Amino acid sequence: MKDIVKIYKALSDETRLRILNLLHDGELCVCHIMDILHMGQSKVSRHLTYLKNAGLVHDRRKGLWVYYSLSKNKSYIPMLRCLKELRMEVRELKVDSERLLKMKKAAKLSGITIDKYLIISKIKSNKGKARCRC
Amino acid sequence: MKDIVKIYKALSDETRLRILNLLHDGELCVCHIMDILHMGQSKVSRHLTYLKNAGLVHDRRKGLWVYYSLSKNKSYIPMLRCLKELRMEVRELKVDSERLLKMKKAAKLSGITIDKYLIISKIKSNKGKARCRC
DNA sequence: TTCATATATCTGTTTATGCGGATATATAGA
DNA sequence: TCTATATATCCGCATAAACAGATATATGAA
Repeated sequence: MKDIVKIYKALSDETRLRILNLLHDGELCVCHIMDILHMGQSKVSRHLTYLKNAGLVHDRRKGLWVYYSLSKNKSYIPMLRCLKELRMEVRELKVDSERLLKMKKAAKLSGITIDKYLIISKIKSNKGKARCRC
Repeated sequence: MKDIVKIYKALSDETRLRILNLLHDGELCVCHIMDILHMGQSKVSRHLTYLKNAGLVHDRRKGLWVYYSLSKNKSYIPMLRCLKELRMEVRELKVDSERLLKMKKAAKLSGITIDKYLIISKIKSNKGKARCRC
């Protein structure tokens, strides 16, 4: 029961619902999420930690970046499936998904990964330096 | 989105999950719930109000008693269906459901409604006076 | 080793929420 | 009307959790 409540608590926050919605389409690193949701690093990281503690997501470090993906543990599937059904009904989630899709398409068009695409965008907008370590 | 978060917030509390679980089997009045869950009146009423504000339950007054039932609004069905799937997995919910079923069966065996059964139980245990106003 | 970057965690503040006990309200019987 | 009962709400307190900004940690390049 404690676990169930923990899962519902994890789902009862707008930021976390938006993050989970993005992760339904595959793993993402923290900076992707920050970029798509226009949120600060501290906020995104905090909520990802919350989701990890609830067992809903899994993380994997690769160099400097940490990638998050939905946990495969089947006991959470009912709740996550419910969430997926919401995407088409909830405008905010739809908008986020579309923004992610657009980014993925643009990357594909340039023949690069979404990771590289993000780095290039950052360099262009001067948010990052020219040194790439990914 | 606000509404969705509100619903998940409503689901992220043990007491409220237990109440919703009972209501899956039909409407109940506040005192039934207090009796089955062994909880105080203030607590049960507070959580029912919370559920009502989230739109998950509906109330109907009949005399002194107020009956609560699951809201029929179909937009909540996905989440409530998820919850129903949990009953068989979560021991606490299973126990509650069985206690309710036992009470219903005992009432039926005596050829009375569960409402009357509850009143008689109270009188027997001296928790109520002999005056019945229901 | 030193520095820059990505991420995680800490800090102080604010808000939400849980609780039990007390009180208020609504209804029905005497 | 007065009283008892069922329910709702209020009160004070304790804990959880959200936030932004600051700081700490981990990693990779120079």
